[in-house]
Amino acid sequence: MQTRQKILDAAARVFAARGFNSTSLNDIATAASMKSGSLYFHFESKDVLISEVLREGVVRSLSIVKEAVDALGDRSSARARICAAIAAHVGALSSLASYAAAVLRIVEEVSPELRASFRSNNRQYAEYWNDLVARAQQEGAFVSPADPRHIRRVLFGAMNATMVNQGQAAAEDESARLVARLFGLAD
Amino acid sequence: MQTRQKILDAAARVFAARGFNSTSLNDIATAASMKSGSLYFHFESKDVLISEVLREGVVRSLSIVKEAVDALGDRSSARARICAAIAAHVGALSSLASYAAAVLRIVEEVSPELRASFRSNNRQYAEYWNDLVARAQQEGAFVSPADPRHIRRVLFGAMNATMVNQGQAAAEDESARLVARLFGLAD
Amino acid sequence: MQTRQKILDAAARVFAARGFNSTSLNDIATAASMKSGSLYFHFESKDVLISEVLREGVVRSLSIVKEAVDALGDRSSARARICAAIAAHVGALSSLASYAAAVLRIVEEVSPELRASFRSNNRQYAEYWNDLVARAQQEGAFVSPADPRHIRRVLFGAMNATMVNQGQAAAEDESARLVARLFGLAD
Amino acid sequence: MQTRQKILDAAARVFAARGFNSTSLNDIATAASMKSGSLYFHFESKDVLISEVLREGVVRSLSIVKEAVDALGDRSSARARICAAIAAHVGALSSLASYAAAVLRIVEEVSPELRASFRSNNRQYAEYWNDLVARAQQEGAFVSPADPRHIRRVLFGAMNATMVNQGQAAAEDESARLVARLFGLAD
DNA sequence: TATGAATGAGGATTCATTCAT
DNA sequence: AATGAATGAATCCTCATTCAT
Repeated sequence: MQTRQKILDAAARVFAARGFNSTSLNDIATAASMKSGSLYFHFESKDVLISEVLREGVVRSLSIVKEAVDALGDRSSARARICAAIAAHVGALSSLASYAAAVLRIVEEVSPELRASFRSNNRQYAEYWNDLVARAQQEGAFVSPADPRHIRRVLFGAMNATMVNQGQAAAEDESARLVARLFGLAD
Repeated sequence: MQTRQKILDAAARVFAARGFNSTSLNDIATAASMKSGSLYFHFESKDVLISEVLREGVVRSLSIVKEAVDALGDRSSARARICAAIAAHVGALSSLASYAAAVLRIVEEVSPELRASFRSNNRQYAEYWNDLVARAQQEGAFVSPADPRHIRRVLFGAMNATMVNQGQAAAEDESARLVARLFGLAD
Repeated sequence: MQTRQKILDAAARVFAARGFNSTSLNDIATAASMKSGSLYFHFESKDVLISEVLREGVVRSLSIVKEAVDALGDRSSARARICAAIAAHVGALSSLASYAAAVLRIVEEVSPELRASFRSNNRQYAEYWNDLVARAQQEGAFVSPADPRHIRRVLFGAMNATMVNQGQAAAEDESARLVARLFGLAD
Repeated sequence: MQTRQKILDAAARVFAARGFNSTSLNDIATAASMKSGSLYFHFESKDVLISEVLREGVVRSLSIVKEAVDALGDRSSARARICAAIAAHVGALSSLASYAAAVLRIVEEVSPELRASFRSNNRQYAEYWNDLVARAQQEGAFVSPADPRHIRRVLFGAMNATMVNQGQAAAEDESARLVARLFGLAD
């Protein structure tokens, strides 16, 4: 249904802008031009709605990043690929209206159950990045021989930090390049 | 006086473990072996209590990091100093009972007013790090010539990411070394 | 819409019977056959609810008194008019279920803000009475040449005193006549 | 004990200034330079304290009015006596710090039990006034042949109304004269 | 006598959720 | 499909009261 999508979009927008705790079902309903009771026709509970937003965020991020990486073609270096991925991920965060921004904003605020469900959704995305990291290591692009999952976690922390305080933050491209360079990945 | 401290400690513990939204005044009071109404004898409102936890977290982190850096002596390199700082910051995060962990866990969840108050408290800590970064840049330890504040932000993101999911995370020392190495700072 | 009115009626009833401080939102809700949380669907806060009760009380009193005065026709004397007004005002107070009784009972107990809002609503009613008094003075019905507003204040005190302790008080008509006679206005 | 008196004075002061509902035991204790727990050494409950304030208010009013009346001597007319009583009663109300003002301010706000206890204390004062009124009637000073108690009630309403909104109200002497004149008692 | 400290019983308010229409 | 309306549980907060010291 497109109403379902309208609600999810509204929720992502409101979450990205105001965070999780300051957002009630009423706020989401209003942003979707509905009344809060009506949401229950489309989602069986608030948690299910949130969980869908989180899932959609992960799916979209994966798709954006994959597309950017694939655009480089088969012959591209692992270093180039991970740089493209960083640019794509940081870019996805930079739009306040995006699902990626919503996910980042709320994932630390939701209930443990939802966070667990998110992590399971996120596994595919995480593994895609693990793979990018591992190949870059094999290519010698990373000095550190550490577990790719640990590197990926730190890299995510670094990338996601570019979203906080966007007012004072550097522009999107610049942020991505900064991260890449700090990790010794710059061209 | 010591009851006040007992409450703050209990709050930091609960916040670090469960986050902000899932924690009620009742939870904090229970963790401090009191009833929720009693908290008001020591703090005039929930916001004031939270704000004290945030302040204490910043103050303690600054003190821990400064001490670690100062222990290196005057002749130490900027690179060595920032590595020590990273180790100290990551170490401070690693204890679930620590104020630093509590701050990290709740700062994105609290009201805008509290976040603003926190940021003003945090300024001193941020500037201390800005300085560490700037000196490391001057020394050539950082390849990137970017604004130290941007670098510091990304570095914080990377360091703080080591705290998430501690269950699966690497040990404290390892995490710190990983971050340092990824940023090209390893010995 | 009619639920809103049902709540206001219930509130007026409870306030007239028990006063302001002894009345909780729960009491009002119960008197309206609801739960206290439901009131918030119709009024955004307790203060708004109270303020509506106060406004309604003034509006109704003015309408009752005006009607009684107008019923005398254009040729009536100022003395006759003010006597009719006294009878109407005292009559409005005499019903325990009336808004006028509720207003009188709670107006001195509410917060300064609400009292201020009430006084602004009340201005029209007060001025109507000021006018009645001034015309009666011109006609020589009042011996005192004092400021009509001061006379009106004292007259209100006298009239409103008939409401207290209704159990022992004289009947409504008698009370009104007593006031009129004491002020030298009787026929 | 003089501490007991200090507390009662503080309570009367605070009640006269802020009313009953906005005043907590803490406020009273602070005004008496104590902590709220200490009040319980002198009064067994808040209700007892309030009840003492009410009683003291009545006792003082009676004494003030009696003194003013007695000062007129045995040969004075009933009309002169009631006028002196009105002046004394209105005068007692005019001081914001007085017990009389406190009584008037809070008596309508307290619990039914306290109000009942007050009324029993007030009986003597009321009967003193009933007598003043009855004698004035016998002397022909009042046109109305109504029950003196009803007249007294209305007269109290009129006198007490002079205290409300003191800011805009006329001066003390003027207020008393206004009431006397309105009731046809003026010299 | 007085105080610091704690308590528990309420009270206003918010909000996810339900349901008849 | 959507809404108005209602609910109840939870939350922050206030305050009279108690009591060990």
